[in-house]
Amino acid sequence: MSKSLPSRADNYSEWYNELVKRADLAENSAVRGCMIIKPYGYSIWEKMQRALDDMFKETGHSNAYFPLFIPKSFLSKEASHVEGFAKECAVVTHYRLKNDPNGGGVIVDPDAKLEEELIVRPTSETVIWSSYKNWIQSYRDLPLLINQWANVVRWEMRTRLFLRTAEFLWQEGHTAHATKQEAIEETEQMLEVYAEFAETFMAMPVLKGIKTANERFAGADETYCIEAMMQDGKALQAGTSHFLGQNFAKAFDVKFVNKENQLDYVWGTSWGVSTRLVGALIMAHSDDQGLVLPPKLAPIQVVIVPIYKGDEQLENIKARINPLVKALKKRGVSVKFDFTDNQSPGFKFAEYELKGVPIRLAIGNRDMENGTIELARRDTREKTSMPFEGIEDVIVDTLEDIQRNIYQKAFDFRAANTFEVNSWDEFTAKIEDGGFLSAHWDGSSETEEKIKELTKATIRCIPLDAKEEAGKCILTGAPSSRRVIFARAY
RNA sequence: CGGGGUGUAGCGUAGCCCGGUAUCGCGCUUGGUUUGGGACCAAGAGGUCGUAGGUUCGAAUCCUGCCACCCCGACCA
Repeated sequence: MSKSLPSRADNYSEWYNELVKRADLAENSAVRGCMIIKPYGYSIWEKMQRALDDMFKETGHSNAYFPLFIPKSFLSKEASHVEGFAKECAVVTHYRLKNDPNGGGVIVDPDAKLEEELIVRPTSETVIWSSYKNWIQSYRDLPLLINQWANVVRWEMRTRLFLRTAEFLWQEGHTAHATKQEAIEETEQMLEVYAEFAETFMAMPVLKGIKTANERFAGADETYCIEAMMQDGKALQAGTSHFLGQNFAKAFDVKFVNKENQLDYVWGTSWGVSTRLVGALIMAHSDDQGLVLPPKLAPIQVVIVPIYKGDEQLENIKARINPLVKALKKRGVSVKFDFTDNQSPGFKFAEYELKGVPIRLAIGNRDMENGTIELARRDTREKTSMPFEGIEDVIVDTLEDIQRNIYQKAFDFRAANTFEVNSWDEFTAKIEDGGFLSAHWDGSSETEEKIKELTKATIRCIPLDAKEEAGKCILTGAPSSRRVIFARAY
């Protein structure tokens, strides 16, 4: 194994794949397309979960759990929903194995065929709405605000660790409301929650917008999304929030009596983010030395590496460092004091850089004599010798500064790679370099398809803050009233 | 599903054309010396050469089937 990563400039996707493996985040499993999330990778996901879960609770949602299996008949109740997912479903057909009479292990017992096949959930709208039918009778039962943390399976042709896997972990919120207005507000609120999470915790600026009809969730009336820009200029959909209208209520016959004693279908939303966010996090900030993690999501925020000769020096260093570790933990900073002697300090430096630990402190005999400590920050890779006295405050401030700095860096990168284009020539030339292209579009699915076919660029979203502006579609020249964002996407 | 490629120790590989029981590096174990940017020395352990069959005195090597994976395309909320 060579010591350094492939560089982003040489081969971005190889850099990504290698980084995921080397940083010990995840690996491929024996099952095609399914990944094993290793402890370090999982701890990042856990940090994400905790922050998101708090935000969901804060906005009034409760967690629940629905089954992994969906009766086949459920899936077909909402026509466009089944159409959207049918091609990528894993199906359970039998419930028993038996010994192979010809030897050679076990075989599926043909006598154990299920009456009705079960689909491994690709998303849970259908099971959940079939329960909501029983849960909702009156406007007093509404709104119903449920979230679940679960795994889902979508049999993708081509997979990549975290970004697109056949099985992935996610949360899916499913809410029911008495009015259309309230459901739309919920959809928008959750988009806002996602955007805030992405920007404050992941330090990743996102574009909020609405999907075109082509890109809309199967079964939704409107799909809202947050789109982020990766360092290669490609777009990544980081989260979606769907206004389901009354589609699932009608498909599953979920009615309620309103205040005026009239029977009506409820209005629904669903919204989700997945382990894909871990992939987004990696691609948004990391560099050729390895991961760069935002302090708010880093499993280890500070690592302390002692440099010593002999037990006596180590004991002296421990005596100085242990109180610092204690004090930092008390302030909510996660610290690792790595005094193992299996590896040289140089090895540890490289290792913790690869793993994206935001701050590294090094302390050796020289520092012990001078009353100093060396602080290295991962984002800028700057090393500074500092007085040991007062280092605790410096660390806390620096963590905040790193969080700010990597957000700003990502923000500036996106700004530098977002362009307004006004002609087809300009569009086709510019799209080759990646980035977001803000351009006019005539609003038709045919044009959108055509552009995708010609350039591989898709409409990522119609930004929520898009200004009214008269213009001409870059492909057809037909009139348009606002710009949309095009990009090549993951 | 089309086109191309690859399967050899935990990982990365040499050997294959031209058949003689497998090379090197990393990692691992033990001991010692080291430690301010991926330490060094010594001694070790570790292999159904993807799989099934065929050719042969003899197969990692040649032939055939199968399987898996990777890349390109198709596909992808």
